[in-house]
Amino acid sequence: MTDGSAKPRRRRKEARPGEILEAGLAEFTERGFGPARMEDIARRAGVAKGTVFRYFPTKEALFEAAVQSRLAPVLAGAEAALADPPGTATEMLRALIIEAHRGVMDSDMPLIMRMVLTEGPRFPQLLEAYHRLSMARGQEVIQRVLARGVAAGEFRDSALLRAPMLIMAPALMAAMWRLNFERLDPVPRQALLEGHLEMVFGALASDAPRPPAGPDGSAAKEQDLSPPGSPAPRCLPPRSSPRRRS
Amino acid sequence: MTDGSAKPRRRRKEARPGEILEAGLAEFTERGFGPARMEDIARRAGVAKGTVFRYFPTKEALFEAAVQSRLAPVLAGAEAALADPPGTATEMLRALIIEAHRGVMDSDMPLIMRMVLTEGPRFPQLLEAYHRLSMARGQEVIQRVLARGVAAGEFRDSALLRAPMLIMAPALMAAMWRLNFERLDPVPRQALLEGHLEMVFGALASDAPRPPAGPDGSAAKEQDLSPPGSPAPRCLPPRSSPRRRS
DNA sequence: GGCTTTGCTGACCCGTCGGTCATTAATGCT
DNA sequence: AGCATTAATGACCGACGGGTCAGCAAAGCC
Repeated sequence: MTDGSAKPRRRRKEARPGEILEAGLAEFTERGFGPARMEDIARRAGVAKGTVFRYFPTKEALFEAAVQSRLAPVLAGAEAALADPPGTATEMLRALIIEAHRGVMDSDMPLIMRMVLTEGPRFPQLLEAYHRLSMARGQEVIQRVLARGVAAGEFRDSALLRAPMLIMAPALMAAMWRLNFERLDPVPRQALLEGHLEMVFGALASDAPRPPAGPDGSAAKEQDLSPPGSPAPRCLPPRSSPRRRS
Repeated sequence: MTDGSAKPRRRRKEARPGEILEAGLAEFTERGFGPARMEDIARRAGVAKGTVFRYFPTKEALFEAAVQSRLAPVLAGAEAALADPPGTATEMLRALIIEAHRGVMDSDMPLIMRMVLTEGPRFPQLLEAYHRLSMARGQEVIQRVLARGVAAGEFRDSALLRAPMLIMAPALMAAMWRLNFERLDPVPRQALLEGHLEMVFGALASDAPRPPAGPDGSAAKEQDLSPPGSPAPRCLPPRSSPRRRS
């Protein structure tokens, strides 16, 4: 090592932002927003601490940019899915579900999701972006397929049409479970996918029986989950003395 | 009010821990572990900062104790549910699901859940406790009911038997959705519950049709979600330089 | 009332970390 | 080469907050 090969101190204005974004995302997903340290992010990006602040004014800004950088591709994928491909609605829905399971098990999507849900209260606009790009998008795609299936007589009228999020629920659960309980209690991937398909198509099949009524003979519809006039009680009392939010 | 009602500085060794626990839980659920400040917790409990440390040695200890204090009652509820009540398996499962929705929409259970998932990596033993008391317990109850239904000929053999978490998934999704997206896009409570029941009983009904096969005629079973030999690739590279964990 | 015990207080200590800026040196221009 | 420009550096600053402790006063005892 005649020359200082360790720290050549290169100037690469173009490449920096991307590298820092990536390093930031890695630290944030590993530690969460609070515990992640700017200096670690800098080191991971192969850069000094001050350099990070040249490209992103604050830690918050870096966080939002990092998450957004992973949200953008989702939009592209969703757009593709929105274009109606050939095939029956049943085939499409089946493919959609299988694809969702693959995404949940093989990509870092759950990490992004957890981070957004975790830091949601602190970054409302990020929550909004995530909702728009992932959740609403997913619901829209599903709804489109369902409508098509109903029109074609493949699916019957079902409450699922009014709550498409139900169709995403098992994938979301798989994501959360994998992130938190995998080592205690592994996700039964095959059974999960099979059961997911059974549930969805069991509910949608035009020749399926209606779900059972309650013991009193009332349908689920009449179940009074929450009386219209009474909002759910607050879970915990509001703070007594308001303080500054950082 | 002859005595100094403003700051009497009472000594109440018995009542303190509970009050501090409650105050801590409130602050932690509102702000998360990191941002919550010990001094705020103390003020909320009507006590000086130092007093908190008399009962709990560290912030971490308080956090764990606070969450545990809410986990304990869950166990009691689960025990009750485990005792087989009368009625058909169908009725029981239906009641279980309706009860789950009520719990998710009306209690602070989702807040506890979010906190555990959020701080999971930092508090592995809390994750384990939550898994044991809530998730595993829920699965056990469901599995018991399913087994009973199968034995009675009410339910057919289904992949749900091998992935009972599927039956909890919609409630979990409702919880997360409500916590994060309620104001952007309210949870359709009625449709959610109805759809949930349709899905579950659609999959379990002994006279329901089998789910559709793929375009190539293969059943879901053959779908190769993840080749046995290849573990899912790491989502992000591990940290290069290990640092202390607080 | 006088003394002891001890629950309780809050000013203080100090490590940590987001953010700054004077300095350094790589690059571009002539 | 010499100069100007500016990306990059890392020592430094200041706020913040977890945790401490010497002292205070309420309860108990005589």
